[in-house]
Amino acid sequence: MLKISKKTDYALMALQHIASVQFGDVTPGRVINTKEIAEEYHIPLELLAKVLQALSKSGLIESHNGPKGGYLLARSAEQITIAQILESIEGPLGLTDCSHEKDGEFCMQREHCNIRTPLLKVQDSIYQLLNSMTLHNMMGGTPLITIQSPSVQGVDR
Amino acid sequence: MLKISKKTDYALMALQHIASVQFGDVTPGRVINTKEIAEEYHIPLELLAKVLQALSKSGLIESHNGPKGGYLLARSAEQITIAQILESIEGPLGLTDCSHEKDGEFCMQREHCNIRTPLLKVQDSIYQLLNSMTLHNMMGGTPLITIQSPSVQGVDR
DNA sequence: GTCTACTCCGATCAAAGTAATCGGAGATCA
DNA sequence: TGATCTCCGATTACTTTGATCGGAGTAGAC
Repeated sequence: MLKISKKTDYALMALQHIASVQFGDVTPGRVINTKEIAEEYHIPLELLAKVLQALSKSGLIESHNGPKGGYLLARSAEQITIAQILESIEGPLGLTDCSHEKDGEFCMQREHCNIRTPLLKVQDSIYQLLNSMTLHNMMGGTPLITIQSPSVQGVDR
Repeated sequence: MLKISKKTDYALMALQHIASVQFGDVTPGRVINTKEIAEEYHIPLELLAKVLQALSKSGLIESHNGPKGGYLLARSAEQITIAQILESIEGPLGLTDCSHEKDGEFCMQREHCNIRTPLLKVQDSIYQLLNSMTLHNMMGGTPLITIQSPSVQGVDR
């Protein structure tokens, strides 16, 4: 399935919203609070709060306490990539467990494994894709983005 | 995380093994049974059986009953892509649930959703990547594959 | 200075998906 | 006919994810 979790969905929606308000034309620089986002997109408030906490902890957004408080992007929308958002919520991304094995851990199949190398290449390619797309790309107008279809070349093609 | 399940791991290993025996130099055309693969790669026998059943059901391999029975690729290794294998085991792949909504189903966030379009593009790109890599590419020699880094272009880049 | 509204954080519970197991039926070949 | 294999459905345990709760700390309003 390769699905991303709902939390990640919520994170993407929230960040997109924050970015579009913060850098929009109507009320630029306005601070956004959790409740506003939750109501706008029909997301459970408490769960969204946890998601925003995680984003804040990993430095993508900064929080402001007290009344009239809320969240702001910690850096510009151009400097926030989808890969960063994903990793903030779901941890290091990888198709396989063996792609981030620590010392001592060991995959039983490892020494006989015939698919590790090609999978790592695919994984790397997906990572580059996610890392080349920024929050800013996701915002605004209709054409949004154009993706060149990536290609994989076999040894004898 | 974007992880693939262990079942899919097993499927990839099994298919790679079958392909390399079936089209290898030592015993070309030999039929491979479940036990052989399970022992070779230390996979639980019963679980692997289920995986192979699924692959057989979706037409990637064909089964031969009785003694000396086992599995063979249903078509050549060049014609089996990673995307097909993944979908056989995990069902239709998609980053988001809303990418394969049936009639009647409905995502609460849908009409306010600001990330649907860009996510579908990313998803499409990943799909093309997985679909362009075949079982044959995964076999054999060391260089295996070369992946051109995919690029995403924003509206104003 | 107190009160209120908000973020922050840890702990917990329920639901869903995945991994693994079991038992038996049917097919093929010796 | 019997042994060996695939096939298939049902079931159990486990891990991850989704969602909820309660309380602590902080900044601004009065």
